Amino acid sequence: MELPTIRHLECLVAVADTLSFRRAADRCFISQPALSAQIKQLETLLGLPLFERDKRRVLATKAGEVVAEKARLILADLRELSEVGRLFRAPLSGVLRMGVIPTIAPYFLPKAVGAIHDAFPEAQLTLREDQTHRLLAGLEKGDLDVLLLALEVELGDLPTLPIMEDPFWLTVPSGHRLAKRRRVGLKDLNGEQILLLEDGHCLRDQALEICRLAEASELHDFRASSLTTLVQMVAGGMGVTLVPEIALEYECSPERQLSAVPFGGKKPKRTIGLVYRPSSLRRPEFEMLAALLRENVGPGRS
Amino acid sequence: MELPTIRHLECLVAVADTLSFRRAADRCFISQPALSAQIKQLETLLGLPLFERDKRRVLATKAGEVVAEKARLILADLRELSEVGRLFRAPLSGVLRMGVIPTIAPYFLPKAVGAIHDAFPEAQLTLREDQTHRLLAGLEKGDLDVLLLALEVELGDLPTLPIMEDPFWLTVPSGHRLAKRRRVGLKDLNGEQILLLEDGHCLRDQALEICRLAEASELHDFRASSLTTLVQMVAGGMGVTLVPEIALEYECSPERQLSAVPFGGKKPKRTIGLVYRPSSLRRPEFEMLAALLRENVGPGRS
DNA sequence: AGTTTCCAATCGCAATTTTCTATGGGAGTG
DNA sequence: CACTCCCATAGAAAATTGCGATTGGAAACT
Repeated sequence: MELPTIRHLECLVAVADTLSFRRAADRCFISQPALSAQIKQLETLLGLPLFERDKRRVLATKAGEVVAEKARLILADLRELSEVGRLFRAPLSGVLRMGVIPTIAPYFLPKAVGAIHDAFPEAQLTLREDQTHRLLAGLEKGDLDVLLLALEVELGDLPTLPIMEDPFWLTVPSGHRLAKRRRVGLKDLNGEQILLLEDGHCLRDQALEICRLAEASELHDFRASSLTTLVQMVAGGMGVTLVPEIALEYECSPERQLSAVPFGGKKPKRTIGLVYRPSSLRRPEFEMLAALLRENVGPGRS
Repeated sequence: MELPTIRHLECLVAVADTLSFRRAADRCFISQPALSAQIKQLETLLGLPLFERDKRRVLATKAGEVVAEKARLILADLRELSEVGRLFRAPLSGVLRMGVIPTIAPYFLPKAVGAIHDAFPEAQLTLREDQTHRLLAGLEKGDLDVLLLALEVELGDLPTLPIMEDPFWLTVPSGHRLAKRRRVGLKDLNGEQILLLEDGHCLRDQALEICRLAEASELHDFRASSLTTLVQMVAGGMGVTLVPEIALEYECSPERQLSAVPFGGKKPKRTIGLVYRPSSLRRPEFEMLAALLRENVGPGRS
């Protein structure tokens, strides 16, 4: 039984991605006939057509799509394997592609990036800011190496490394009935109009859950696209909201007519941590990274 | 960035398995110098030594082990990919390596294998009988394609296809106080000595859990290695046990001085089903297989 | 001690595979 | 109808891979 070669898979994926033999050939840095030959070989090997050449456009067959999908995974694994040398020689050197959610990135990264750069000068950090579900897709596909998320979301069996807990603070307009309180409880939220982020943010889902527990209600038709917008709406008196502690000093300064009040008792919170692929060989690196971040971003609030 | 080739990985795995360049070369059907060259290339590519050649024996370095492990996974994925042609042309033809646990195999397989053979004459079924944890390891490594297990065990995120529920029956010696009952409940077990299988059988763990609920106690120092042994011990009057329904007609015939009584109310049971790798491309086949088994083994008890 | 045996590394040459350039033909485009 | 774009084919060139022969070192046997 003959196995396909790596080049077969590379060519296959290139054609599946570009739907063009010529562009695929360019991407593989080989001539177009060479690529045609590879695809043909692979089709012979598998005993099926992978693409319909329609004299006009190229279309992947069902089998082509399935095989290309699998091939992408294999290639990602292989790339990871080929990086193992760097991992053993110098942990956390080289490119590290990290995905971060928008409700963590602006508050957490300034300190984090600095700490990483100081501790691992060899590391080349590439950041992508996006919502949890898209980051997870990127991680799965191998486009990203590690994610920085709120670990409360459903992660399947992805391994996680918690870094810190991040309690939510209730943020209200300065003149609000709760503005002067030292502590609030969930019951205090009863009847409040709570402003939330737009769909897709995990922070929105967590806050919604808290609303449910507190019997507070969401203010509809007012979904903010960022925490900054959100607190501005609160300052404008449209309602109250929940702000993660790491965002407080940036978003809720008193001069903005805002007061932030911590929760007493059972504090609602999120857990910030790293997420990576279970098959990743870089787990030791990620553990070092998590340890570093735990030390350097925890005691950040005054 | 250069990627390793398939052959690199095959050679690496062969050497890691055999710890001998010569035997590895034989296994790869190439000459020893060719294999040496491959390993050397790979070491250059990764930038680290994978094996310590000790002039006497070959020893894998830490990196070598890690890389070989990953390589095995990649090769397994690749083999799966290369079988996709068969999958698309003729589902369930070719070799299907199935793992089955000992408390299912003898009772379930006779009907199942017949049904599979009738419905898919092209299928070449290879069976391995072993305990759950070893089967899972084999599935993970790619030695097995699909498992037939009791789905109550911890399976991580492995996908499952339930086939049938298999209630437990209480099996007692003919003269036992419960022998003539039409139904028993968990409370009836209170105070009974329950005989169990030896460690490692998932059926043992499930029965133990039931003991716990029923406040029955396990009879120590008497762990049977098979259900057959177990019921013989029951027939000998050493205690009672739980027998899965599918095993009843084989194990608990009345002439053996045994009575089997079903549970009433909330019946303790196990669920028999298929388990496969999440990355498997053969899911459609497994679904067909599960459907077939559901139809053909369910209404089997008289 | 001497000899045999076993193992892996090296070298040069041969076989195979891969890729390239050149070319052809179909199908849209202006 | 000329032009362009695209994929397939063909034959030659280049690269890769593999083999046999050989070397050198370390144990095992005589």
